[in-house]
Amino acid sequence: MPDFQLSDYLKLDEGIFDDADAYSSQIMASSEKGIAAATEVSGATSKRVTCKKCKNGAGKMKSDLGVRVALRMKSEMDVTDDGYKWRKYGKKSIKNSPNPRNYYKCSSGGCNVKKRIERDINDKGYVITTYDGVHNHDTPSMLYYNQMPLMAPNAWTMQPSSSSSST
DNA sequence: CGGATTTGACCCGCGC
DNA sequence: GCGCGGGTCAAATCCG
Repeated sequence: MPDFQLSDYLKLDEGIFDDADAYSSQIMASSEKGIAAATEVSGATSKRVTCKKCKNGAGKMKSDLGVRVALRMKSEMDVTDDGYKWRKYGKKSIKNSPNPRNYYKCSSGGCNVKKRIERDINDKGYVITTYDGVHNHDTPSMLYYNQMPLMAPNAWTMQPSSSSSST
């Protein structure tokens, strides 16, 4: 597994995180609370209606799944596996990007989280992983992170302290 | 055999 | 009304 680092953090949801300037590892810890509150999302288990709600939640889609976060990780491979199990359910070529966009969905039970992976158009070698929603279950590798109770289950990339020795 | 993956088709909103 | 763009699902296929 290459050294994917959180190079940039894009916040697509401007409602959960009020501290827009507090973009740091703590954001995750804090976000978890927001996520937990947003975890009330349940009902998206429909089939084709997904597209329906798509337009329905055009202005409030954020509240649909709960949280939407985009992270840009340095990876030229699709090692974007954060410990969860994702099932690729679609591929789409984006006009704005010469690279295809991959759509993944959490294959865990009761988990309707979606992940969108797109290669960066400006920084090839980087991939923009956009997470839609939040996992309502523990990470399959949750036990692996059991050593960091302070860290949220989705704090995979949040380790700025470790990269401090890079310089 | 089971599960996951792949590619195309379909759908829907928007713009022109 | 049609075309475009984006997103999702579905059937077939392949791999383990």
